[in-house]
Amino acid sequence: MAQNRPMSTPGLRERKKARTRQAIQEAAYRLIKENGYEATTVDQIAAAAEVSPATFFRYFPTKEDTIIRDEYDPIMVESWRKHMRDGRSPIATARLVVAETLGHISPADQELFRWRTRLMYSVPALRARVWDNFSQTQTVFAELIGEQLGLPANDIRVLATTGGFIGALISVFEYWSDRPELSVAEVIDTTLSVLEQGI
Amino acid sequence: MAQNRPMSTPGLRERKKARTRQAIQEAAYRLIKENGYEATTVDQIAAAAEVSPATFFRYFPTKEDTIIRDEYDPIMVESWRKHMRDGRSPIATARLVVAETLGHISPADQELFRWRTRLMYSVPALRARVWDNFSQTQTVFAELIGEQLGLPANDIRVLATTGGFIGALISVFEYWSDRPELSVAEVIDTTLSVLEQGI
DNA sequence: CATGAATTGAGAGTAACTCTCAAAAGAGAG
DNA sequence: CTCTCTTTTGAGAGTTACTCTCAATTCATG
Repeated sequence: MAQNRPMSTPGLRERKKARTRQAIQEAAYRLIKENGYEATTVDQIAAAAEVSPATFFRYFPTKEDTIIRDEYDPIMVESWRKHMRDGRSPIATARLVVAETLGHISPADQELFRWRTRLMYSVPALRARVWDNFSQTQTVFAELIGEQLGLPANDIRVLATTGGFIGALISVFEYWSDRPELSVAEVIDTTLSVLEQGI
Repeated sequence: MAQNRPMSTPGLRERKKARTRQAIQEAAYRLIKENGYEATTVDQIAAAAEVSPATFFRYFPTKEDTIIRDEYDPIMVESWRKHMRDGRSPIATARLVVAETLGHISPADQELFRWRTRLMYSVPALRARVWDNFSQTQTVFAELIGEQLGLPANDIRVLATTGGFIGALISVFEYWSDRPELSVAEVIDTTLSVLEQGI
């Protein structure tokens, strides 16, 4: 029973795991930046992070996950959950969530985020996972939109709406990833306006 | 110069290629129906079709393509191109295209189509390719919608709109694939109505 | 039928995973 | 501190999708 331990010191074992994970993550970023995604092998990443290939897969289920995974998604979902019953429209809620989360990321992290996003759209293996990645948040959207329309979350009209939402976001993120002069907030703002007034 | 030959008899070589392709396709369908997608190996399919594994890959770039590829997409694109300047709204054009193409497929082919679609949404490797598959038609959508809005096809508002379109279709096809009592036309119809009145 | 071009099979190679098992290392009890 | 119990790790073998090369076969054509 190792449950009763202060949050501040998660124990040596946990700290080591966190360090290993980060070592792998950073090795992946570095090698992929240097040599490209496809030219970088899992074995190389593992070697650079000083773990065995087997251990790599204990931390990242696939090579793709080193690029695809980020900390923003769960934060945005949480923010959405927090605000979805404030009485705002879905569009207004979305605006708020983006401002609250993607709004204040440090410039360095923004750069990293853009690089990762560009990779995601340009490397076939990563591009393949874009829909799945975005659509994991579909359920949360569906809840709110279903409520507002007075329909169950798996009603076809709700699905069409949330699917449309997500599709628009995917397209527009690709647009953003190739245009350094644009901020995420700007792009999402435009998108939401378009969706607001109908297709 | 083997170009000058009547359309009716494409030469032995071409006929043989067509037969080989179909043999592989059918072997793939059969084995995957029997044992499931992941449990079926390319080697098994090749053996069943009586070709070498190398030849399999000469006809299908990946195992996924045996399920994902179909003849409807290019037909729909062609139909879209034919009707897009008839003066109809994008929604009306879409309705027409669906009616004209997916409308009259034989019952047997409809069943096959539904089975393939269900597979595409349930097998991760196939699901991963759904967005890419649908979004190949995004460019054709974008042309018409850009024209109607008086915007270039790569304007962000056009992208948001077409992306929304495609996302809605993806979501709604999954819904359809699990409900044998619904026809494609019905489902698309509902979807288009939703999109028409805005999100 | 002879010659050139396309198609095929065989075989070796690569890279992303998966599984198993034994060694190593932290956690907790006494 | 030491003895267990549990978790984490590395090593190694195995599977599968896919790629490349090369020589043999097969069709097309003059």
